[in-house]
Amino acid sequence: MVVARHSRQPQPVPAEDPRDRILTAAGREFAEHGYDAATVRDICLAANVNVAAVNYYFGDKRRLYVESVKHAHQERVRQVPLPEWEPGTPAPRKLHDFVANMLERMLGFGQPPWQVRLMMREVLQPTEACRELVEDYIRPHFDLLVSILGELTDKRLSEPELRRVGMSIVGQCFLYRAAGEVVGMLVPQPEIESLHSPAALADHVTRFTLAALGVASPLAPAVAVRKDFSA
Amino acid sequence: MVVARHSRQPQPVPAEDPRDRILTAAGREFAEHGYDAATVRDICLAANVNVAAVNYYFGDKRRLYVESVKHAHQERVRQVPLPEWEPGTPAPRKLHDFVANMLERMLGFGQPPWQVRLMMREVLQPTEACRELVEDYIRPHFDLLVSILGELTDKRLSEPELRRVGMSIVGQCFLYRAAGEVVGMLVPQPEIESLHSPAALADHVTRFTLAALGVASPLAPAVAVRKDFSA
DNA sequence: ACTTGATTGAAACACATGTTTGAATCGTGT
DNA sequence: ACACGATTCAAACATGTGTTTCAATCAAGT
Repeated sequence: MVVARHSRQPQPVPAEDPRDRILTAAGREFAEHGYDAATVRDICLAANVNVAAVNYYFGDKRRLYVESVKHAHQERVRQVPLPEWEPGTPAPRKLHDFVANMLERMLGFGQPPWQVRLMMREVLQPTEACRELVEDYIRPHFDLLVSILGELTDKRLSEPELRRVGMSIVGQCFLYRAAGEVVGMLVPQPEIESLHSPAALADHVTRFTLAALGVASPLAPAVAVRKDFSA
Repeated sequence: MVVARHSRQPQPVPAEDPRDRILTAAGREFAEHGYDAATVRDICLAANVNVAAVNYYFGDKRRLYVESVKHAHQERVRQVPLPEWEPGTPAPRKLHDFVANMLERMLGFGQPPWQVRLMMREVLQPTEACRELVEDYIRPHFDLLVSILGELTDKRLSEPELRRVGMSIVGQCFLYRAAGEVVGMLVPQPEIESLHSPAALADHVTRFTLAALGVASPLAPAVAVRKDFSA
């Protein structure tokens, strides 16, 4: 579509040196519209900079994109550090904190910040910037999750199995981030606000996982099972 | 990027009447490259049709896109009907079949067909074609899943809770479809082939869910719980 | 003040792309 | 054979976009 691109009003980036202005303006535009649909002109307009500047500082659009992704996720790493716990914190508590943290990062505060949206694009449709993103940002988080699960199950599951369970957890959260609009169509609005808020979801995902692992009681204990084991 | 778009070799669509040729060629191109990056010239080249034909039959690119999405998912609905079971099939079996079916549809046969990729784009970044897609294709599947879960838990969970559990199931599958490349970076290759194949995943997701609901035994029964209840 | 290198600015360039045009061609009914 | 509407075609058009150019400007360093 070559049409009305001009209704957009990219909000200008304030001060700092031009290179950084371009970087954050580019991040915002790429996050919002994707690589192809974002235009160098809009980026420069938002950065309050001449079009030639992107060539001067970055060479071309492609390299600007890669740099802006790096810049964004470095920013993000600084903003949201890995959660830490004092020794002795029970593993289920750690899991809940981790899930809540991840959901807050993915969905939190109304609209998630543009950095997250930009990273999400890389996850959904990886480019050359993806590998670095995974190694620096995603893998540490995932490793932490796996270690929590290891602690939780206390050697009773193999590392590969723990990873698979980790994926089950991430997947549950990821759906709401990536397919949020469709979820909103499938679930009545009031239900979204009560049962699918970040906090409520964190409770649900944690509970679901703990129950599946056998660390907490099941969501809907089967009558037969109850009869077998309880008074 | 305005560069080397010409290395692409869109495979030509054979016979039928021109309108259908354009429709499927467009579906393929849109699925592969997305709306913006797909060009009507490439589409027409693949459809073996003059560029003016898209204007003649569809008006413009936008309307062609919408029609191609509809066409694709109608095709898909015809190809992969909802699973059905004869009365008396146990609910856990139904759940497993459903999950296996969904995963097969999402991941199956090496590369999933372009129809699925096109629909996935709508889910991740909805356009006007999305609502129809949800109502005609996604909601029936989701409703079926919820009804299986209802049967499985036998009135012990509310409808909203069932929907939330349904999302947990879909999310687990969805992750592999939407973020497959990142999953591949986080998990060693041989592990992917053994533990994350569609079939193995179907087993895992079903087991995980049944355990969480309390219909099957937990993945890693806690020692304390085992001591309390078993011999 | 002068020089020099870095940076900025307005304009131009090259070309890809959605769209339109108007003539040529085809198919069909008379 | 003719006519007429539907369809196809090559070419052109208008515009958006990444990139380049080159002169103007700025900021030290001497």
